[in-house]
Amino acid sequence: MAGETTQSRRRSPRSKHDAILEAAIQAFGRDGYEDSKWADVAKSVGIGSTALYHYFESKLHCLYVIMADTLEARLAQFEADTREVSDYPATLERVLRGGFELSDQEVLCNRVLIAEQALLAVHRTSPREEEARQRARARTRDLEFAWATFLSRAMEQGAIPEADPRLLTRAVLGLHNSVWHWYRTGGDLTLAQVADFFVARCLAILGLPTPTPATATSRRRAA
Amino acid sequence: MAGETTQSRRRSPRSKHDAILEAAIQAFGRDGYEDSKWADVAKSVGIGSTALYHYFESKLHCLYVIMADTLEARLAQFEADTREVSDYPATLERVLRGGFELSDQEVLCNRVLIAEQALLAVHRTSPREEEARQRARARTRDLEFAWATFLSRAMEQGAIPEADPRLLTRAVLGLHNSVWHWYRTGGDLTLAQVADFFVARCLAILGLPTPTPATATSRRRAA
DNA sequence: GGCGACACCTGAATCCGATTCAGTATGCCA
DNA sequence: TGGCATACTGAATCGGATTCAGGTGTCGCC
Repeated sequence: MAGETTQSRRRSPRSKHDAILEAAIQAFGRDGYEDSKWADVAKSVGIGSTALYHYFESKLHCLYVIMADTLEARLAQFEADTREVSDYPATLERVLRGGFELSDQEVLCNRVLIAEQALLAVHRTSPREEEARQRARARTRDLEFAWATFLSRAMEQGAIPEADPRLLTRAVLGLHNSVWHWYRTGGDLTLAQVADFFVARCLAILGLPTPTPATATSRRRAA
Repeated sequence: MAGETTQSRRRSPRSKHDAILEAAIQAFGRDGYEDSKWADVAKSVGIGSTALYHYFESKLHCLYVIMADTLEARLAQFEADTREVSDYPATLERVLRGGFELSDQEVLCNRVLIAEQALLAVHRTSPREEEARQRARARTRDLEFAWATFLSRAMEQGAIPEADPRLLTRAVLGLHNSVWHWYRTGGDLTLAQVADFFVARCLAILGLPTPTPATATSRRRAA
């Protein structure tokens, strides 16, 4: 997710950009944004703390980049999972399940995104900081819009009951995201168990019967 | 909610304790914890910033108190709403709806609670700070436990389908809480509209049909 | 085969909020 | 009337993030 995205290309090979991002994800994900020290991120990458400012305008800027990248990846995933739709219920289940098929790193990204989303609300004055914030906000909107559009279409087809698509989107994403508030890799629950449960409940929100209890189609990834 | 709770009794009449709490709720709710300046809270109460330390050990301590008080109120509300149960589905709806019948101040408390819950995770060294943190965590657990117990009982009675009560609790509370991430008083949606929608979806998660579309029983409060 | 630009990095300040310190008023009760 | 708790203050201090003023290596290009 964040860390191997778009801008990685055409960056000098010795650039620590992605290493910093990765270290920051670890730190923010482990201790929370507020409690992690920016200087520690530098240390764990092996540079002095002032060198961080060569890559990011500020600690906050780095956080915004992580969030924006994460959202970008989620959006791309959503679009990939909904490219061709024959069967709406099946596609919905696929998309929802896709939201849980994540590497440990991606789980951390989601935790950071969800835990610190409040920081996206306040306007910033520094340019790159504000730019990254806007990008993250735009992606949030894009993702919500994509969901709402998709759900609208499903309603038109009669695949799910009529409802306000915006609110329904918020409900589904709200439930889905709530997982990252408490889920920890290595806890007593596996991500697969959580996914089974929450996918079913997301479908329930949409007004769909809880489905296919047997074979869960698995795909992609491991980092 | 926080601000008029238990400890208000037996505090000197000229104490600014509750005024600080209230100002902090406004500030943290408006700008987020990180972006609000502790000194501004002092200003808006009309005292110097060092006077804050007469009442709270730190800014964080104050936040924890707000969270713990809020959780305490929610727990009390839950208990009140589930004291006698004749009809599980009706009681569930009542409880869920109760979670939305809040004053503006209480809405802010919930926003703060949800937005900053990540800060509850990290251990603190200062005593009163850690004490308040523990209190908040304990109340969180209490609330989850109360819900899980209640849902278990509902399952026993056959009122709702069998499922892991812990996970089901997390799903219901997760969806319910997600509202405070985006709801703003004075937005285009009224709290009543949001409540109608989200109560229905919470019930759907529980496996209950979406109910009583007509008269929503309203109760209590306005601050 | 030298030079200019730029990516990358550093140690020593600085800045800004939160917090501590050392002490002053005020009320209240014995 | 003096003792003691509560309520408060201005002047430090502290701890992170951030800025400053450079320094080194590498690459492209003449």
